Amino acid sequence: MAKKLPTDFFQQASDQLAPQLLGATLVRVLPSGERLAGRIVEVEAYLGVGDRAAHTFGGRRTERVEAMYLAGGHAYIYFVYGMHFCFNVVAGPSETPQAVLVRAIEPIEGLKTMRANRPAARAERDLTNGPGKLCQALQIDRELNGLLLTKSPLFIEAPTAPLPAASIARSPRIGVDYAGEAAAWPLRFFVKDSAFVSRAPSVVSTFKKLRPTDVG
DNA sequence: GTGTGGATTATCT
DNA sequence: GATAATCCACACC
Repeated sequence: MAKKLPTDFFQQASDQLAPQLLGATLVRVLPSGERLAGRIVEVEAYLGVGDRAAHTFGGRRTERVEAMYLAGGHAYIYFVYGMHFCFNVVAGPSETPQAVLVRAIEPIEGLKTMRANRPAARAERDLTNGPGKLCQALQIDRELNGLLLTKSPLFIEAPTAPLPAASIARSPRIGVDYAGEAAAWPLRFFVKDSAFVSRAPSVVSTFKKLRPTDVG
């Protein structure tokens, strides 16, 4: 039986914590007792007050971002684009408002329920290959915001074996073009060969253009 | 496979 | 009134 990551583990900077969450298992226990779970394959670090892409840039402190000021190991869940929820793991000590956004997981348990929750999904990877999609699949919403991940129906289990550094890739974060220099910071971490990440690394599409045209 | 535009509303200015 | 840490359908290659 896998072990929950303890609160202590989350008391480190978000960019340190983020790659260590790859390979771990995100678990959601429904009110019915059913377990929905997936392996974390893509995350992004948001550094806090000095990071223009972060909701807490400049020390901003509003009702919405209050959970980011909690100690590491709490959940920060917010609503965007009038439609979607995104799930973050708060990092570092309290009053240092930084977090790790979980962007994609590989479904492991409860696939049938996930499909019911995500009628638009065609392929299996469409169930959870995006921050809004995985929240829909795992029934993660406002109700879980601010909860401590070690003591709630939402938690993270340690990887059975640590992921080798060579299988981790990084890139700039997605959807933060408005953030000036911070938009280019390589704070997105993902499992290099996973088919379950939200989008393939850009080099892959470059290869396509370089591919020779078919010859008879 | 890629690219574009529309959906839809809590939150903040 | 504008914005947003996104997703989906559709057109086209």
